[in-house]
Amino acid sequence: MPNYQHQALKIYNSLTGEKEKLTSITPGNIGMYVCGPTVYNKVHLGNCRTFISFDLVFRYLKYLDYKVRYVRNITDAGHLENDAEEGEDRIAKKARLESLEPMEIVQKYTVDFHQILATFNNHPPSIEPTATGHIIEQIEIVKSIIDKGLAYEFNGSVYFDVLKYNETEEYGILSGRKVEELMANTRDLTGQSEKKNPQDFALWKKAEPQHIMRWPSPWGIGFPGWHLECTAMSTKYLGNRFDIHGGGMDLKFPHHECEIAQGKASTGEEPVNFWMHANMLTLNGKKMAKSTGNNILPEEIFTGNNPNLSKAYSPAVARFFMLQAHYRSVLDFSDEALQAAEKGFYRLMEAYKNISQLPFSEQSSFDVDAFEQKCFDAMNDDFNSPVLIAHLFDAVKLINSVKAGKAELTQKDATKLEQVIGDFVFEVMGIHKNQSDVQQTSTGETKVSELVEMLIDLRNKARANKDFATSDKIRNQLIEMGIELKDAQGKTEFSIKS
RNA sequence: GGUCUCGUGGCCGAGUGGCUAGGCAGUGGUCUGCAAAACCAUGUACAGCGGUUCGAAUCCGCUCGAGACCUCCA
Repeated sequence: MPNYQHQALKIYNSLTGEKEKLTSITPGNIGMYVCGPTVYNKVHLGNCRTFISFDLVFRYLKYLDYKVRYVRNITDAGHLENDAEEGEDRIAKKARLESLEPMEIVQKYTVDFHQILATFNNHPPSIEPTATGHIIEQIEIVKSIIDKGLAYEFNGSVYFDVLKYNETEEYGILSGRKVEELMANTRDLTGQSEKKNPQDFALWKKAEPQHIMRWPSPWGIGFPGWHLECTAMSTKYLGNRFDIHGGGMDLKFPHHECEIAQGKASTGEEPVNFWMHANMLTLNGKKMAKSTGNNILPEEIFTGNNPNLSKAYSPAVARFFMLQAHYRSVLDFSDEALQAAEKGFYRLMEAYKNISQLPFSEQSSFDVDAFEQKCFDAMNDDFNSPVLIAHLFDAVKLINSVKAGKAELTQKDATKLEQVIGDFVFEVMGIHKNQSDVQQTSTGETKVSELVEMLIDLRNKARANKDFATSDKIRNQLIEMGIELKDAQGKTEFSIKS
């Protein structure tokens, strides 16, 4: 029997503001769309948090034995830097700054995006469509919205008529905004003369002569509006109505609001059952953002080359750090917090590694089945990874107690425990196994292990002779290299720390 | 200015009407040649002020503080 039939997953739905039991449209199948990045710059750690959050969702849904189709777009069409009529699109601007073709920019930063997410051990999505690959689909949607009378053309551009839409539907349903309030609070942007009303948003924009990314359309040469690509690609691959749509909190308004309006206007259907929004990663208490420069790059974490960092951290540690907070909470990044996460992480990994060497007993003083269900329960409660991690540390305590002879596990339970912890840590949380292994296993590292074993042997001989000067010298010099010796039950163990 | 969210012990961070969250750091102990690790023990925590309740960190109101969105952003 598939796991989803006996595990009741609840997801916080941004649309209703409540945790709701997940019921998929097609039994056993989930369609999930997540807004991807605009590839005009390197991804920063804040971007990564969102994609790691949805990777957790993707992984857990798969662990529940759902067949998941996960679609995440690449925005490679240039969009304007603000909602004004004039202006340069951000990809074209970056191309000018780097003296490259726009598509070279797109390629360069798409590759960067993939590499970084792979380093964090994210699964690739099932389909990763690009905006420029779906111009025809986008034009078709614009046509259908015009046919419904909910969009109008002006001077080669097409705008969505929010007021007209709001007569029969509710614009602002997702973000809790009212059109009247929006009208009253609109910032006075210049150059919005083409729109009937400031809330209207572009479905298609006329390309200025200097605009490099341009396509022919029934309304002339232009390019699609930013909100449109997600509607086009989500409906193409997941249908007019699908299960889950995710994205960063900052996309809730206006982007996702506009997607709902476009979807409803063109198909008449409510496009999404569950809206999920991942919260921001902050640095110095402020949202990380490319535009303000308040951000930190993943590679800076891995090298430690950033003024905010005292040392380098592995991708697995950074991922673990993020999963220690719930995806809907703001998480503040700091070196101190990362260090604390690292220590806990290695303690967890050390315990996991020790399970296979535990002494077995006739009876168990720990209910492994109940433990497994607690892990499921944590994840079933809106993907509560911090609670899952708290449970894992209960198991760490148990393992260490068994090792110390203060608790008992049968062989069967030890095997089961190893499987459960392994599943949740590596499959669900997506911790990269090789990065988490304190004692590395590659060839070079094996030689290191052999060398360390030899030194341990020498040291123990010195200790047996009460030559503590020699034994301490060996231990102290090894710790300086990051190799830590631990004397336990007459046997010396070691761990290599990065 | 408008809308919304949040304020938890030295730090990070769950929980959300009564039952120890967890991690890191600290303190005492066990073990050890000494360490380390591990185990055991250990914290006047829920921004402030009122209110509801037998009982509130948890619900309501106000005050203060922080953040997000309202313009491209994960």
